Amino acid sequence: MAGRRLSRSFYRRPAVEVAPDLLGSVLVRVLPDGLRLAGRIVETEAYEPGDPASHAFRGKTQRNAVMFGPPGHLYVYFTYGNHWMSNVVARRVGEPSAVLLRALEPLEGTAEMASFRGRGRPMDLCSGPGKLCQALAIDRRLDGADLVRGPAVWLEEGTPAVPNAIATTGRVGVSVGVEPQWRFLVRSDPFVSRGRPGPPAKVRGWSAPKP
DNA sequence: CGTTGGATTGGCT
DNA sequence: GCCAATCCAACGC
Repeated sequence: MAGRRLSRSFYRRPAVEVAPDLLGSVLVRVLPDGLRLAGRIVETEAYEPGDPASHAFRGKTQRNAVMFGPPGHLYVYFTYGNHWMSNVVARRVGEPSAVLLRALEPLEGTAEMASFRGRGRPMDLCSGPGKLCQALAIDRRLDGADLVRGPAVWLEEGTPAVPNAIATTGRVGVSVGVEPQWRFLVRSDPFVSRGRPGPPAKVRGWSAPKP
């Protein structure tokens, strides 16, 4: 069953709404030779306008320019000397906002993913933002790719996570903007990333029981 | 033009 | 659990 692509209007919302709604949808990558790779999104993070943890916080640069453009495009950047990261642009032109794709459950093309990753255990293929880019051959060439109309990468409707299966935590690896609970993950999913040390995930829509 | 540090990972203790 | 690797964009001089 070929899923429907997510529409432009899906992305034209605050990243904090797009990020949890992406859980359960499917990232599809088609290589130049036609090979199809796919995975179900199980972990995301939101970055919003005015957010000190966002690459766009200090204004537009060559690197982050895609974040300032129209929604539904892929923002790909390089960090830590080795790793590409992929994000989905949200909101509107001039409102820099994005959702970092942090982990996938591999669905299609797992043998090729293992080859690109240099390791084969399913949980090691896409369980981190750098890992999933390596597994799906995402790099600078896909920076700015149109997820609604482009041929190489897009998102399809999947089975959305039910609300009380979504947990939230602070974002991983950021030194500012640590307060907001803008990391969203499917609770107890084995394919999520290593994550951050510290307070445990909260279940969305539930409050901790009083001691 | 030199410096700084990063939306991480993999390997080792 | 802890830490080094590794390169480049951003920024200051």
